[in-house]
Amino acid sequence: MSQSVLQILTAHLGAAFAELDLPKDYGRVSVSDKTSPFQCNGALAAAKLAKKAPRDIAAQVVEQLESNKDIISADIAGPGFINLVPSEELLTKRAGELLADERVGACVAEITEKIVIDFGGPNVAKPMHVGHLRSSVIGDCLQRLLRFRGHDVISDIHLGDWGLQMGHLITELEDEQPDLPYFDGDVTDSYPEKSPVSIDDLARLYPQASGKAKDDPDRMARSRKATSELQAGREGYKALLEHFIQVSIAALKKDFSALGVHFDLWKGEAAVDPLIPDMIEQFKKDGHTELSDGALIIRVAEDSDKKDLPPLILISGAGAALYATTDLATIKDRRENLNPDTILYVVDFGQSSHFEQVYRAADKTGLFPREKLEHIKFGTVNGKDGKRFRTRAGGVMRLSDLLSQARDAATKRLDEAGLAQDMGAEERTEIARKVGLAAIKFSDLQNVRTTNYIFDLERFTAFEGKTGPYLLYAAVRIKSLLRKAQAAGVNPGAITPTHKAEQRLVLALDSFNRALATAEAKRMPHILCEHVYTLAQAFSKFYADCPVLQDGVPDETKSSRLALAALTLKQLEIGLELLGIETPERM
RNA sequence: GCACCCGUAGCUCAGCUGGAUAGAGCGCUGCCCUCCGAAGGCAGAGGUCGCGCGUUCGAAUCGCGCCGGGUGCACCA
Repeated sequence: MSQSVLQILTAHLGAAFAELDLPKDYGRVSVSDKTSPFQCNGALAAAKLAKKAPRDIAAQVVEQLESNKDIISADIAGPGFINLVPSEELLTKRAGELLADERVGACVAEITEKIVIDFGGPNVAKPMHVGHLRSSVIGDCLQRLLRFRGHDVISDIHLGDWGLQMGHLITELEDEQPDLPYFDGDVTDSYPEKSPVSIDDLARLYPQASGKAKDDPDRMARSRKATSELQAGREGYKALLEHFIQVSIAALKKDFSALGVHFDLWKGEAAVDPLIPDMIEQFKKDGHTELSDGALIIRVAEDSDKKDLPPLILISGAGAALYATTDLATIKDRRENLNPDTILYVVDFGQSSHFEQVYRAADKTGLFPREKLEHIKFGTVNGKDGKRFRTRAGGVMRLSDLLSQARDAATKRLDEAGLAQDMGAEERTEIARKVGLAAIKFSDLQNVRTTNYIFDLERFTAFEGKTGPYLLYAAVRIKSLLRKAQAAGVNPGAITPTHKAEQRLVLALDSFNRALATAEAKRMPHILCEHVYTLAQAFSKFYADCPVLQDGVPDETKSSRLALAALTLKQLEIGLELLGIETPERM
């Protein structure tokens, strides 16, 4: 792919600095929101090295650019800023290149890798709530983005289906239905095919059990015992676990499908349990482990640490494998079966030190290089009080409730606007679904990943301003325009951006690749959100200022503007798809 | 106590490797549909960038110290 306007200008400015025997790095051009679309501040930085006044350097640089056909004006402002305006010819040329490109300017990454991305991470016992939204939506956006950038991506939901929570479920179920064959030690096979529990049962049993165990040591001891028996291979418990997992997966698939989120692998912690004994044997043999207070640990603290990082516990004093153990086994599994270059974990930042322990242990034991394991951390979803989000009842809001509320709000909006009267019920429902989802996903993704944010249902389901529906609205208006153009027999042609709003739109389109590359490098979806929003804004301005099909518009202008609109739609739809947002035909 | 993250307009948030009068959205005050979809566009009011030192020609951005909020600190996941 050829160069963006920004890159071309940077090359010109770099050359100009080089002519003055100054490093060409000073020619770096940046976008400006001031009087001109671009600026270069290199003259100020170069002043010390050149031992000249910044304005003098700027003047000499500008002199170099006088006959440059790509730059229509280069003005010095303030202490030595160089304001740059690209020529119409350059914009025309660039618009033509974008028009001819299937990916509307988006390149493939220079180095492509095989990347495993671990996100979602729901527990089998707990229904999805709003807290799962971030990992799911961010993870999904990243998998789409990384694929689009040319990487070989494998997504894995990494179910929480192992450990103490299973012990809780088993023992709590035993209290409720003690006659089930799973609890009879003498029965070792031919268990019922049908699960003794539904997803609602699981959702009830787990909090019930953990609540009891919290202030009842004996109850906790029973759960621990069941956990270790399960891990030791007790048949009845294993059969129960299998039911729990299958019931949960069926429910989760509904939730994730409603969210539009896909996973390549539906593996969980239980799946890697068989790898643990050999893995630990190897660790022991290589001298990485030691016994401490009855637990088998790996020390991961380093001298350079500012704080004391506790050791990673492989086997608890009670003989159970823990969270970190299965995470290590999962790395081993992935290395042996998938052999990825990098593994990404999209998990909230509360688990930073856990991952630090796991990554160090993986590195120390030779399982996986530390720098290729990345914790893509994100902040918590808080309520208006700044604390972790809770519903008025004190519980967490179910994800399915959030989705239906957004859909209802979208339906209401559709009715109010008096739009879509002529549509069938089916299309209306579908539009409401897409609009509601767009609202939710965009409001989540536009936040900087690493910070907490305040969850406000009203804002999550808002349709005006910087929202998902605003983006869809822009796309839908273009689609409508294209339909009208086709009916009128107007065809798209070469783009000649003469109007200011057209030029702004071309420049917005031209910054797509940069946004994608930055979003990828930082694993930050909000950067893509910013781009798509800026693009939609530039289009809305263009749409208001530049009539396309109206009477009195010259044919060539019609064709040019139509092509520009179509090009915008193409990039908008790619961008939205990368965010995991579907675009309706109308709304 | 120690470590990490955060503190920008009334509210919710952007601000890229330091650069000019700090930007959006919501809310508020005015405009703009005989004209391609007003879920839109335009204009306006609104900010000691938590506080203080320091580095620099230049700091919301970098360093240090406070204050305030969140999170985590060995056998839960």
